[in-house]
Amino acid sequence: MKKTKMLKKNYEFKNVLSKGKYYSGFCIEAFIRKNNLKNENLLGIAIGTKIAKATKRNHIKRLIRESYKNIEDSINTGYSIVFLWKKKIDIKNANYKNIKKDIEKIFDKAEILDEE
RNA sequence: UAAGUAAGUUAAAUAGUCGCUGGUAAAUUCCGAAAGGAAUUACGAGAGGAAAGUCCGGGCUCCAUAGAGCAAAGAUGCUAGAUAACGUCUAGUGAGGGUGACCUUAAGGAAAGUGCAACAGAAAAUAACCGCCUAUAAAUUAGGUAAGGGUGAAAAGGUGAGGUAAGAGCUCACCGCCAUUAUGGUGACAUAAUGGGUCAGUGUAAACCCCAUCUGGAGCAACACCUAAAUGAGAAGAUUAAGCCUGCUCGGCGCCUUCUUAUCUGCGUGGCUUGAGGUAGAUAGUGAUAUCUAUCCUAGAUAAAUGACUAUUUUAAAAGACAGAACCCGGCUUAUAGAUUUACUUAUUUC
RNA sequence: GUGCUCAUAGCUCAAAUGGAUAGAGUAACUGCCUCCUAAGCGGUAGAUGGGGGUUCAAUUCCCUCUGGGCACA
Repeated sequence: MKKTKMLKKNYEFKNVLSKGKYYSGFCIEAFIRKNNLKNENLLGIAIGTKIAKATKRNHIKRLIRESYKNIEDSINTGYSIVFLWKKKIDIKNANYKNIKKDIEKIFDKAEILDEE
């Protein structure tokens, strides 16, 4: 298994957020952009401080990462992806199932999924 | 049984599958001359009572020399003790609250000095407006007085009796206040006795201030090391080889290479977890706590690790209360569902 | 991590050494004027961010909590 590589720098996030394409699910937004690395996907998760306090933000991050790992093998490589939480939606909706559905929807729309 | 008071405990558990962080391994594979590095496998670890707020105190590091004194600025402020230290804690004292168990309390000095006390009121600090009384007099003047009235948050000890022209600590009794002495206590202070009517300087220091005690500054993004690149400064060398000021020389700017040093940006490593440590017991102490003995090693990340799914049990509810370590400790403050233990108080009923 | 600063009417700003009833503009509602509207004139309405303390009295002084903003490394 590979590790999932994360976006780290501030300018990388800004790149993706400003130039990437926007997709939205029920409670998650995503920006997706093509990457220079051909064999790897980069994942970034950003959740604002105004949405919740640290424990709940960590919880949402973990849920997103977990559900991304389950899908990761079936995605075409060469993209960098940033997930955001929608501000208008309560934190109580943050289940594993909701997030998993959302991520599947988003990749469906973006047509990244490997058809094999 | 009901209503309370105080001090605590806990913060779901077990099994399986997938996955994460770092540690160990004379393990396996790959790279490397080596040191070592990477991957796999196995093993056993992996957030809190507040990790939070950043309100105090320390360790540690650097700057600095701060060894001593003065000034400034700031903090604290009943007593004794605990502690590395504290604005914390413990035990008490005084004051206040509660029927009570018990709770609250920044609680030195107002006779060192300064300031302030709006409005109302005669007067807000060396009191006299209306009154009362005496003499003169007749819508007044002079004197005595501080009972009564009124204002105010506060008006110069309170109540009663005597006394007086009217009154007044003017005198007396009781209460309060002040001083001295004695006794008890380490002490704050308490109790008792004696004396004091010059008891006529009211309040405010969380106003300035005085007194006593304490404080050098900055903070792990501190600080140390390594690598690469850029910029500035300095030195040396090379040679006029590109260029400008000029017709030439000197000189200046600038350029090339090397070295030193400084700054900034970015990467990595150390700092980084064995510590004023935890657990149990004994001893000393009312207690905070201290000493001794035994035993244990228990997160160390850096876009940041604890999650997801399934099953079972406990439960009123397992979709969870508040909530995520970031150098480390001691406290304080704030948030917090449910369960539960111990001691005590009051009321009612029954025996 | 450290330090500083602010919070007053729906909005923008005042006020003062602790002293009485906390003001102004604008917005809102309403009356007059007008055939109607605008403009103009008049009127109406506030938990000084929450809680506690000192004081006779607190927006002001002290403590604590909440929220916003700024700076440095």
